[in-house]
Amino acid sequence: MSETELNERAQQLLGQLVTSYISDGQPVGSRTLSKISDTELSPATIRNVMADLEELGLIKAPYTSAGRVPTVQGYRFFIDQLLKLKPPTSRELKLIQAKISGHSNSDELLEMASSQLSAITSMAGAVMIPKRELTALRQIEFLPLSSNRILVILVTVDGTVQNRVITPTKLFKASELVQAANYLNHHYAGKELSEIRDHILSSMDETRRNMDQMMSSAIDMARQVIDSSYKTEQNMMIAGQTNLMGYSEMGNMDKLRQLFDAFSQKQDILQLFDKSLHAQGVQIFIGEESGYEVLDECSIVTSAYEVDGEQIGVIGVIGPTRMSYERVIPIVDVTAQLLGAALNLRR
Amino acid sequence: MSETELNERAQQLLGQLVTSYISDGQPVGSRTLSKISDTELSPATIRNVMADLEELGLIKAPYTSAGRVPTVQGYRFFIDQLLKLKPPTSRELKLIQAKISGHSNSDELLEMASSQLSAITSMAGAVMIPKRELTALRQIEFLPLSSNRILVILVTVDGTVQNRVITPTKLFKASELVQAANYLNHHYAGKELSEIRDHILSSMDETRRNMDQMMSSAIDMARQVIDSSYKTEQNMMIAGQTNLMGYSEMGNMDKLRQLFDAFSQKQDILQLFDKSLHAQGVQIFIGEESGYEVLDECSIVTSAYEVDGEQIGVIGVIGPTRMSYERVIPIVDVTAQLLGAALNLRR
DNA sequence: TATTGGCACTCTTAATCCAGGAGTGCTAAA
DNA sequence: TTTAGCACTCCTGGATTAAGAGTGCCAATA
Repeated sequence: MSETELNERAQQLLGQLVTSYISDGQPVGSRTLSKISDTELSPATIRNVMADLEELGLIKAPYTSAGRVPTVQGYRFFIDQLLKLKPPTSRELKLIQAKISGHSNSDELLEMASSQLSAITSMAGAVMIPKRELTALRQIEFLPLSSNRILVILVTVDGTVQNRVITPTKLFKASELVQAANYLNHHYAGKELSEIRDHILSSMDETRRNMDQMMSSAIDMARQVIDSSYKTEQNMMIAGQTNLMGYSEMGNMDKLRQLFDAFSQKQDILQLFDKSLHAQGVQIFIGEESGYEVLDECSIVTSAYEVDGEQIGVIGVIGPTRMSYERVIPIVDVTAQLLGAALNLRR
Repeated sequence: MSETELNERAQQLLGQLVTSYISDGQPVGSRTLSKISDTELSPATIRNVMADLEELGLIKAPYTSAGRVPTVQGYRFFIDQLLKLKPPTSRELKLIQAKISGHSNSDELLEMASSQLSAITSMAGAVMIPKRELTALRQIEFLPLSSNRILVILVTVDGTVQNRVITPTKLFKASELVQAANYLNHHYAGKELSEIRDHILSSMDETRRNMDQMMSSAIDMARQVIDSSYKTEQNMMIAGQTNLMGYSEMGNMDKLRQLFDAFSQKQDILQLFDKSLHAQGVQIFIGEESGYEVLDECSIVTSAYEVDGEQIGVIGVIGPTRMSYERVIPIVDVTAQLLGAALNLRR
């Protein structure tokens, strides 16, 4: 058995080892594995197999003579080759459905998805907020706040409202603001934000020569708001962080603190989620695979959700490496689908 | 020395004991106290005094023969009678000033105040978001989203924008919505939200008889939005929670989890902050004084901030009982003042 | 040739013990 | 009233130990 191939039996034992470790959290030894396993093998035989698995880097012993624990590669093999997914129970489905439907505001919708993910899995749930550029403009309004400050309100077709105070270079009369808003609404309503932005940028010279300075300056304000909407677009919400405090493998306070800090920074998690934005189906990052040191004792299960046939955001769950993948993966999957469907209705 | 009065010397020693415990976190014994103290007293004498202080319930020994630690009553006496406040350093002042000025949006302002409090004190910072009812309406707008859903946008004089989707009982034409908005803006712009709400409610019968049904229904929408703004009004933001993970007295993961849960619920903390809304100056809740079990190893230092002569919100910090009150109290105090001043400018 | 029992060995864990130290309360002396 | 002395308590950290779990290897077995 010196080949690098894994025969049937070894695979089966690996699967049982991982399953056992996931459910108990204890390193599993040859004796227990022999009891669990259907195959009637003696501990001694199993020891041989385990030695092979260790040599292949799929499992390792935390110390000289404890049982074995899956390595990242071990989890990876388990998930890719051995895992039998367990569809969500109808009770779980109902919970998700109930929370997701009946919320008109799309931000609320996302929040519900996230908190529901965390509640069902007992881990941390997260959603990446959709890229705004992919949503179309419904209406833009200018409201004067004071002589030199203007509140710009941007309503998109998905019902979200963004607002921003701008200090324009030029002073506007109230009537000019109405006029500018009318112009912009007339020309751009129904167009996607990215499209509008591109158009504004490209039409700089050409069209503006034919415009009075007032209008040109108004268009510039619109661009500013869309740009700032780009910047804040990439955001996320995380729910149920405290669930992670219940896991013994998160006992290290320092490490946990760094993790929580990463949650409030959002930066890194966001980048990670972004990788799943254009991927098909459920993505899984096990331990170090994520590439972020704070996450190296966690696994992240993500899935993009799509609206109008386009993947516009990502949801996911963050928990200890030792999580019940068979349950979590389908839950994330179905939640992404339901969320996408719900968002579609709001268009 | 069996009287219940505290003589000068005992008070001084209590003060030094508390100070020492706050800075070191170690129970302080007669020997160390004798060294620290200016008064040239032998440990034996100090032991007698400490015995008295213990009898009065101001200090206690964590176990039979360790040093003494202040009780809640001890801290209370210390803060009320002995504490010499340390004004913020000019560096700290500058930090607060810098963060608070230069943020137009009042929500951003609050967030900055909270995060700055947490950064300077290395504890958790919190702000209660102002009661909206106390701010005046600038403008209201209705935007049709679909045939039966209307987006209502409420702009208040402080520059905040609230929006809400409403499903009205009656179908409106676009022109009717404009008409309704004009009416409301004309009658109510500049009035406080609470006033508007009261007026709408009281004028129910009287005025409406003279209105067409359309307008009456529009006014009803306005009321709905103001009402919902009331509900969400009582909210808060908390920054720097993870700072608390650095304190050894927060080592108990279960307890800490409950605390963090309380932070995300916000419920309890909010109620506590609310108590300070109508109080003068800085309020301090030591340990169990707060009345919430999760907070019984924490102290909370709060101060209301005022806009236009009225106290509309509360800021504060949450940290271990053993905190540097002499530093924290002035910092909270001055931040509240600066925040109030900054908000005043935005009116 | 693959499987198994046996066995010595390693390493963790929990319990126990022990010495040192810190601090107290009390008593008697200054 | 203050202080020194002293016996006593209790925590802490380190060392030791026994039990237990599990391994790797070897020789016997089917």
